[in-house]
Amino acid sequence: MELEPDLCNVEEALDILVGKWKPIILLHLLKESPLRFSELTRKIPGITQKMLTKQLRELEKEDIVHRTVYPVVPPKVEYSITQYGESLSPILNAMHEWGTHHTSRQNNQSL
Amino acid sequence: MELEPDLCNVEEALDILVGKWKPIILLHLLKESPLRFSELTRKIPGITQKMLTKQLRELEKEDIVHRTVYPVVPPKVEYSITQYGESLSPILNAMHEWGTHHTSRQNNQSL
DNA sequence: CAGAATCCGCCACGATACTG
DNA sequence: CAGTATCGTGGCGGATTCTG
Repeated sequence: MELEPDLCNVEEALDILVGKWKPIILLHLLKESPLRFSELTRKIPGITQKMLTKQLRELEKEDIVHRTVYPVVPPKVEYSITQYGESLSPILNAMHEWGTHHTSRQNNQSL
Repeated sequence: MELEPDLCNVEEALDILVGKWKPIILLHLLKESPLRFSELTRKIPGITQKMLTKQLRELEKEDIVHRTVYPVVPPKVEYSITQYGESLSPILNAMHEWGTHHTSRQNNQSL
């Protein structure tokens, strides 16, 4: 399959991955599913509940992530990656591999 | 190589690709290099010179794209993908492939 | 031809407080 | 525990004008 700029399906995938916390959320859920809201919060230092909720909602809307609510008290909500979501892993893998090889190369030589 | 969320080199790659016009610019330059500024403008409908310049400058800073200025009149500037930039093509390919298989699936069922 | 400069709206993201 | 609600901010991206 050739890279045809005019078709540019690339942006479709990019749109889903874009969001400050989406990649790391997906990495966690690809590694371990399901995870509770609180577990994700702990695994992702620096994220706020609002942001975690928002990003998860967007991923859920795209059917990348599935949300399961257990009607118990205290509340329990689990998030898991969907099959559709797993289809993103080649992309994440490609990016991870690229990042691994190139983190050493520190740019910003002209800041 | 495993996907280790904690390392998260994924974001490194993502940062470079993010920018409204960067993916399509890269796709064009990967397909055909070098290209003149005006050629890129024509190949990318809707882009303004300001945006094209800005995105190219950022890509240039990351050493993804090389800029060659010919001191002639009228001005002539050519942009080409660097070797480093070509290392991104597995990512673009993965995204393109994903997009190709999944563009049919129209989400937004609840808008 | 290949840009630089300016002005501006929007919204992604963050901090904080509150709740069933 | 797993969220909402509210407020505030930076900067991305767009439109337009000017220039060597």
